[in-house]
Amino acid sequence: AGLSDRYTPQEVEGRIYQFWESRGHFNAEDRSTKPPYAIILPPPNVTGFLHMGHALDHTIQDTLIRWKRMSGFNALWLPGTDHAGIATQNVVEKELKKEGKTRKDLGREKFLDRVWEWKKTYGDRIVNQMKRLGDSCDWRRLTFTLDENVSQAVRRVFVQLYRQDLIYRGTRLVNWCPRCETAVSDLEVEHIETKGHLWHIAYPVEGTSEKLVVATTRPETMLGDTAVAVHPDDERYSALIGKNVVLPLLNRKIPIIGDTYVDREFGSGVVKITPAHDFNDYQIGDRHKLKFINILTVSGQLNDEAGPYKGLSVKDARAKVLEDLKAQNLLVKEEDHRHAVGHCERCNTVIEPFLSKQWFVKIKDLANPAQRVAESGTIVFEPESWTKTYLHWMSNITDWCISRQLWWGHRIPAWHCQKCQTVNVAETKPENCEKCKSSELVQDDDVLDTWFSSGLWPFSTMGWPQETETQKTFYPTNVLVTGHDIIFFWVARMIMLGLHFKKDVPFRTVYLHGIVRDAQGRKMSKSLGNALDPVELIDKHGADALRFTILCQIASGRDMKFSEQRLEGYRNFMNKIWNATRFSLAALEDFKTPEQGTETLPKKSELSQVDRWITYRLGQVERSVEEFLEQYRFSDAANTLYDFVWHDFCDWYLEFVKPVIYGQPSTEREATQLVLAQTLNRIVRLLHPMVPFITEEIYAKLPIRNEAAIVDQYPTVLRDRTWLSIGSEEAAHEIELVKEVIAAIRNIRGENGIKPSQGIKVFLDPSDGDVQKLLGKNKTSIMRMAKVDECVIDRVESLSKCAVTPVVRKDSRVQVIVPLEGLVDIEEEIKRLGKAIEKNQKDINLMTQRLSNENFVKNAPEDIVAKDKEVLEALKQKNNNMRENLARLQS
RNA sequence: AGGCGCUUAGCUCAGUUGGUAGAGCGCCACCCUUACAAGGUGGAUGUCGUCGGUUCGACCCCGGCAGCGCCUACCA
Repeated sequence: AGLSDRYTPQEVEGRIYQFWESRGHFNAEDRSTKPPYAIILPPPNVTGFLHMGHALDHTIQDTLIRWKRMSGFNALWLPGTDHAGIATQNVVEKELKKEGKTRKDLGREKFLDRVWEWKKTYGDRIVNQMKRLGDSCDWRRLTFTLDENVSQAVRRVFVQLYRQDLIYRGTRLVNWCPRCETAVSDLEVEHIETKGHLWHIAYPVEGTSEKLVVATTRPETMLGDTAVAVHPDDERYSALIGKNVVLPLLNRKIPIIGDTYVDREFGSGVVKITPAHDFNDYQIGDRHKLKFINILTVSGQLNDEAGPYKGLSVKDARAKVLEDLKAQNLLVKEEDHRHAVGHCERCNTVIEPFLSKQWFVKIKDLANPAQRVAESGTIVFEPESWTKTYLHWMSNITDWCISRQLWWGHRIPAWHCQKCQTVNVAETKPENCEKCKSSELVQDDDVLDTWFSSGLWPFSTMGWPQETETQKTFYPTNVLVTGHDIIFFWVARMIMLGLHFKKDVPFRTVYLHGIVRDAQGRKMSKSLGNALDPVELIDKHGADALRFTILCQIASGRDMKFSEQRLEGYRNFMNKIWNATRFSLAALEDFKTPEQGTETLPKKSELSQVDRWITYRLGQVERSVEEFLEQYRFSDAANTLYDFVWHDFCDWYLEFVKPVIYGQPSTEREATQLVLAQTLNRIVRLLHPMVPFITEEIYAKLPIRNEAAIVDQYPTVLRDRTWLSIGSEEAAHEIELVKEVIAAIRNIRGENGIKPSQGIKVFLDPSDGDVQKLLGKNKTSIMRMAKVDECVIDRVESLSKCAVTPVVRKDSRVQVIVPLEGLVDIEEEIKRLGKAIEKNQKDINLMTQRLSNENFVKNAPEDIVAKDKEVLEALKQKNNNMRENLARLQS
């Protein structure tokens, strides 16, 4: 029908996507008689670009959504994009830096204009890239995390949590990025194993000549020391508790305290305590009511408290401190030391524990219910092993620092009274201070952690805090698909906040996938230069090939290695589908579209065994695919279809059918045409959720079809039972026998080096009349597919100088006999037979050994023993045949 | 330090109630056969990480060890 012999996705994909979109096929309805199915898209960063991680994430979701849509669900895939606070701010700051400016040069307002400008420029890009992948989102509902309705939800949540005493403000030690000049959460700190040093410093004990030696990896922090600690039971030092040491360099008197936190075995057993710059020391400082001396500025320089070191960077201060200590002979020892140093996840700057006033979510009360839903199975993790990780984190969770000293994000809805310092928390700016009624109110400068708004995503995108039909219909959603790297950042917080504000889980299943790595297993990164661009791959090979490659390679939750070579393999599969269609359409040129469409059955009497075989196989495939998809076993589903289409449908069915198609018109031919058309129709539908573009393109050309593949029904054994009823297991066995006969002839040809151009004569010696009839019916196919010139189906007496391969299947047996006289060197055939006998003998030995084991016969289940006996008999018979023939060849 | 995962063909991985080890890609040989050379046919390839246990029987179940990876973590 004028199709090109190569599938060219470039000509197809844009058009098809527009077709779907313009027909509204992606849209889900708030009110529908269909059962709901919903997935919330993890919103990509609006300034980012589509990467392989998205390709993986989205392919899974789109496959699920399309599958459910075709299965009769009111399927909603709700898309959105994320403002990604710190990440985006950093990108724009980098941009400014090129102009030699900082965000401070512009000021808050101007800087935010710049970010919005950036968002406008790059915002649509990610959406367009998603469309290139084929994402069938309901774009009418596209939401940005800074949209007004989301902001409203954010403010409502903040205020309510505050009123419920679940949000508080306090001065705490937090992780501070001196470059971003903001607090970050524990999760945003990346611990990198670093080669450092452990310096041993002597602190003179006041009024004695004694010195206590402390060890530290960060000597500059000594400027903020407010105590040294020893273990209270440590005989070496316990007497000193209560006395003071003189802090070198600053000559400050600080107490010696006892605390069981100290490990007597480590170093000298004495620890310097810097409550304002170390998380452990902070706790000790708290316990012992020590002074908290902050020695750093927000940008990580030393401040007034550092005396002579004021103004130095941490790095410079460290060097200077060490130099000065050395000069005073107080640096006792310096040793190499490997330890994990916290780095800012966004800009890789070393994180400093820093004392500052921040907003926190009191997390325990939120975490408990979130823990219970995972324990009870209300939320199921897939793979299941993540449940444990999640629960472990939940039970060790600490309060969440939600304020960021950034400009890009949701401004904290708190107003500080300039007169009485009261903090007024409200959804909108209050007129007057709630305490002193002053109107001098200034909004808090900070913005919220990006993940705060992300945590509300499942319901904020559905119109919350308003009551909406969307929520009634689609909340809780069915499945969340995301990478396991954000299980704590995002998944956990959605569960906590969803339970708290919606009184129900946000989703029932969490499907966690790994990350996409390069062919060598390295993480893809811009700096390594090994990052593949999915859009480029789509340009080159098509979205379907990319999607199918991903689906085939998903190994339950594990990282995946991706290579373009592999992709080309699956692109070839797309081409295979295309060409099978091309052939089929040509074969169906004179086919009359039946009125009952997919329900039209052929007359049983006109059906060939091949037709009943392929339909039987189709039924098996439909069953497997459904099971696999239900279990999120995407690679099994994809591979099942790959095998069926390529190996059953293309390699065998289409070849079997050719003689019929090319033959004279007949009712049998019509029946075969119907089966061909019906099978192709189902293949297209089965594949559609995975490879939507090519299947939609093909669908439009099918003689049997409905409106569009995307909204047609997904075939399952239940829904498709009428059609599948013509399949037959009996026929399947017969065809398998014929296939084996053909394979046997091909093997003889191949192994003996008989060229394809060389015609041969074949005798098929059947064990009984049924087999003879069966072979007769398939004679044309056998001759075609094995390249046989002459085929005799009959008893054969003389077997001299012949290659003989016995084919045994159930009760049916066929001797495949190829006379070799004058064709080949008999030696070759002797070699081939020898090889076959050897293999067969090995199997016989194994089986004999097992069956002669009394214990096996006694203990193994009867059916296993019986089956093995059968197998052994068949093997032996085959062996005899082959040996006889070998003897004849050698005589 | 704790937790989790992995180790099967050259590479990537299947192998779900324990019953003669599989696929794709790659490789070798032969073929431009009228859907497809992005194709067809045939072929080669494994002490299933290691040691032990359970069992008639172990890639599969149990334990030890080794190697790799990931996550969590306050040892100065």
